[in-house]
Amino acid sequence: MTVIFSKKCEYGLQAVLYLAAQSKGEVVTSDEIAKKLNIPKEFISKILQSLTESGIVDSKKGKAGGFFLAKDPSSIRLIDIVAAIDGLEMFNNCVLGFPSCNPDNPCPLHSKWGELRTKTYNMLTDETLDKFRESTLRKVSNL
Amino acid sequence: MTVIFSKKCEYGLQAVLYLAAQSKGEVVTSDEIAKKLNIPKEFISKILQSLTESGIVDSKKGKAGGFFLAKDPSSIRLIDIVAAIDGLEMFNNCVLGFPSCNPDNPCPLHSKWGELRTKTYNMLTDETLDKFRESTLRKVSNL
DNA sequence: GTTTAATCAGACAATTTAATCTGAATAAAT
DNA sequence: ATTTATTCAGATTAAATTGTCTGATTAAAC
Repeated sequence: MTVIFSKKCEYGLQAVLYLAAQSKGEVVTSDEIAKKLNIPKEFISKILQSLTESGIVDSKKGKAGGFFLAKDPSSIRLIDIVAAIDGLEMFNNCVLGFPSCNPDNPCPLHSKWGELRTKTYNMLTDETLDKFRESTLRKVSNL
Repeated sequence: MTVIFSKKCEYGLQAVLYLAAQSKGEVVTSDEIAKKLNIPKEFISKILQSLTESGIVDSKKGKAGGFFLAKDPSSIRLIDIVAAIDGLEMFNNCVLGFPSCNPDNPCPLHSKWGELRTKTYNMLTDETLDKFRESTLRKVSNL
């Protein structure tokens, strides 16, 4: 089991962080990302393609092609990547799996989990990619 | 996607909360649990069997048999059920999926997620089943 | 003892998620 | 133009999770 994101989303987040850590205008191949981050090549390729459709990354085809961020790192939030890959249902659904869990008909964990969920959401919303450049570089160089 | 637990774990938590909400000594069939909680009968049956092996619930075989808690509700914590079904890896693994993420080699979210993870863990550790009887009964009667 | 209603055990099927394969399209370099 | 290195598209496979089926075992009730 993963922690809270699907494997696809974990890989997507890693890859986007990697792109954000490059110097501006740099184009990176899916092959390089796959090798640096130990992600199956075709898998990360697919994920980056879908993030291209979502407008988060952009791509250059043909020789010397590759991927790069579609916008400035300071205007991409972690939640944008999560929303594009896993969707935001995890922030609406009941942690115990009860249908229609809401303040009027709460599950036993509703309010306690609600707080943590909000904090998690805020963490992913507050942080934009530009904040992660150094920490990403440091992490990637130690994989 | 589920929120943080597998479907199996969600069902297991629901079922154990349901058992805890019964009056002491009451035996409940997997059939009743399946109907009340809208869980596939054979699936919840399997889950309860595994929780029996884990020593969280106990069972009575044969006619008039069924399931009941193996210990006093006040000595069963939510984390015990999670540990028995999903395991505790989600509290050790990196939220971004990086291998060997630790304070000496942290991922960009390491400390921020660490706080939330600890709070989540504490929530599941602090709460014992006896605290949930009324809220469970209320929820189950509104499904 | 026979019937009945339950857990239990293990195989099986379906669905979802993760990963791979094949080849077409694209564009730079020669 | 040809070669080369890339994204892109779609099919396919593999693995994990979720859900179902069949029948054995158990024990209460008759």
